[in-house]
Amino acid sequence: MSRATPGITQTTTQRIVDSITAAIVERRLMPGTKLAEQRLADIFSVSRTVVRQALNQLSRDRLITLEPARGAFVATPSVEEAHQVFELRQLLEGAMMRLLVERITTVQIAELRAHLKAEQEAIALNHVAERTRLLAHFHSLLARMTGNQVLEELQADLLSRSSLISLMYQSSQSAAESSAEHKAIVDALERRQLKVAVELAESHIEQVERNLRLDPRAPDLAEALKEHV
Amino acid sequence: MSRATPGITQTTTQRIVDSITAAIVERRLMPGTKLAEQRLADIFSVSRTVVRQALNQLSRDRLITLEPARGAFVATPSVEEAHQVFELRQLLEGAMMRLLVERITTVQIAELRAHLKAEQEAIALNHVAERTRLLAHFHSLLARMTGNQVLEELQADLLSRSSLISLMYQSSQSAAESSAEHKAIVDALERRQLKVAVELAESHIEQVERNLRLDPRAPDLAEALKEHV
DNA sequence: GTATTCGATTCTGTATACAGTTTGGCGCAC
DNA sequence: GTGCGCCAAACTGTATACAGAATCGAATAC
Repeated sequence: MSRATPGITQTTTQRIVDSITAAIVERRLMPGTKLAEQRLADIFSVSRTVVRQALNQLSRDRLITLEPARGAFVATPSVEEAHQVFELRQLLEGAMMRLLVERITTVQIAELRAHLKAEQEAIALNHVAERTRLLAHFHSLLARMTGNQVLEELQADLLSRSSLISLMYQSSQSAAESSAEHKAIVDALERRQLKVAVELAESHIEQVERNLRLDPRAPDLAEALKEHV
Repeated sequence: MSRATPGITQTTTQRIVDSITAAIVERRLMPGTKLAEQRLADIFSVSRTVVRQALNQLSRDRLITLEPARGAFVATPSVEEAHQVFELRQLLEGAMMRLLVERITTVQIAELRAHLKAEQEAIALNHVAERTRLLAHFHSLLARMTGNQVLEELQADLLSRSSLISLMYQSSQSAAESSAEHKAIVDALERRQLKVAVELAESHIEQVERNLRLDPRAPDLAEALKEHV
């Protein structure tokens, strides 16, 4: 999931990073959870040294926050940060369309169509985890198909952050609707309709953000307290 | 220079990261130079533990590469990577113009004009180091003025990578020309001319890239050997 | 004179040890 | 009964120690 130094980096540290990343993205570790170094060291049967390296990487990815002398916690992205991530994604994916309309090959279009099929199957079968994974992976695919690896790595970062955000601010989005928007984007790409593709890509991200429960008036604390009145 | 965890992160590790980053960007450490852990530890009077943390961060920023069991080396970005970084910057800065045309305030315009003045002074006085710094900082300013911190951090990463790239593939660009292009961009922003601003921003990055000695046929080794014939 | 192999040295990767800080709870004062 | 302060346990930050890999040079074979 998380990018690594280009090449075959399957070091112990990376294994731990991937494991924790997966745990966060798959909601097994909730935002705010403390990640104590010794406990992780015991779990993975390594020393704290290695765990600390992994935690440092995760903190660079903004999946956890490191508080000095207090430890590591699963990140709790603010509403503001969430908005900024999606704003950036909107800019970026819009811009990606320009590259793709020029560069995308028929083979790649076919690959996207295969992906769309997989999406729709997962939706039909109600495989929630798989369908979530695929809906995100569509955006990875688009990035990869630009042939720009730097862009691809950036997109991977933004996607894991988005994933954390959407599990914090529970999304009310219909998967079917999302997949339909994906299909429309592929159609536009195939027909090399630049303006349409840009428009669709941008409004898709906007839609994703709009479907989050991002209530700017209610910080988490206040919302949590409301329950107890 | 290098971004840190948001807030007041002035830890020992960060101090070392900043120091090495500066050394690379200011050409005191040439690409390919080996960074031995113990030597750095002695220089900074810390243990290898801390140095290793710093090297890990630098490797995430792509300023150095970590080769397993071999150590850390100042990165030598390939021609391909250089192209990808600039392609991404082109997309991104073009997209930033859209935000800025809508959002930028008269105060911010004034700040940009002050910056332009500083640029031109450094050029007139032939302060090479300062002028290089300012020409890059212009792009930081633009990113900051979007008000999007995620975007700002991304831009900081791309700029340090660009810096490394332009010192590897020596640039033949005239500073005066660059500064003139900056001015044109500010003018367009002030007049809220979206299309003009996008056009200028993109062609500016294209220009920067075009002025690098990116010779796709000559890998570094061959070029280096030519000298000895 | 050139190439190859072996060994000593150096360096990285990981574990462990230690010091300083934070945290949570108990007791004491009010 | 409530609030404050102090102490012990737990945890983080850093240094050190140790094992294994890579590097470099010398010696040997051709």
